[in-house]
Amino acid sequence: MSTPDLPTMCAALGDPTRWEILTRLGEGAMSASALARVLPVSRQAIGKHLEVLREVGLVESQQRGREVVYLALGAQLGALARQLDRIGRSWESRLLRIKELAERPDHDRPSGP
Amino acid sequence: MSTPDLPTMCAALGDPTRWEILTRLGEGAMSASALARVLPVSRQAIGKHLEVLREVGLVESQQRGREVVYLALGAQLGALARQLDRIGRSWESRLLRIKELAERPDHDRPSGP
DNA sequence: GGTGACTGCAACTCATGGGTTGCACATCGA
DNA sequence: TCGATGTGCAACCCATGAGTTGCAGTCACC
Repeated sequence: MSTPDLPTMCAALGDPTRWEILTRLGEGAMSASALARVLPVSRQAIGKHLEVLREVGLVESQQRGREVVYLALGAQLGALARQLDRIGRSWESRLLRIKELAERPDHDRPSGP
Repeated sequence: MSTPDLPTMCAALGDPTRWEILTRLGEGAMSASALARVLPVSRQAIGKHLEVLREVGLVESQQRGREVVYLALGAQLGALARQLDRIGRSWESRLLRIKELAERPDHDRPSGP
């Protein structure tokens, strides 16, 4: 499947309705019709959202009898979390270096790392 | 400011141009004009993106001389990462429970290994 | 003091995406 | 077998957002 890139992944998570869907699917597998019964949008809209979520690996579909049920997968979310954490830390550490440099008492500038 | 909700935060991160901007600002503080010089979009477009990023706490602005420079903040990104990780883990653990339950052999359900 | 560079605001275009309705087809159950 | 339920596909509406151009106001610097 290969992990989708960060913007795509985040865009998939950038819609409130999709979070509603994900929250329900995190509690238990459901079909598109079942979701449409509890959410204030049509089954077709749900279907489109599920397709988006499936493309980025956040949900998985299973044929169960005549209906197709979906369930939320935590793996991709965990992978995304790790990426974001790594990036955030790098920004923070850079910020810290800048601050240290700025607060250094006086002259004494090292000519290079 | 208080942390914005998940969909809003993810939506802010759901645009490729904004990631371009964030990447640059992660390497060093820059002004909107400076960003517009290295990215293939106008300064005004950059400005809008920066406003979005500022609203969710991903960048910070500083008046530096006559220009306004922006820099990337890792704190919000880290907070988001922790939230996503927590949610992902809960989904995973639930999935594991379901699987265990399904594989339990003691019911008269001969679902083979 | 004039000139160039940076910022801020406003109006506008245009594509994308979220949502809808409608219909055709499959499948389960009484 | 027939009705009810679930899915798939297509066309369509429309609001939002990404991007643009244009102009006015400031500030630094020669």
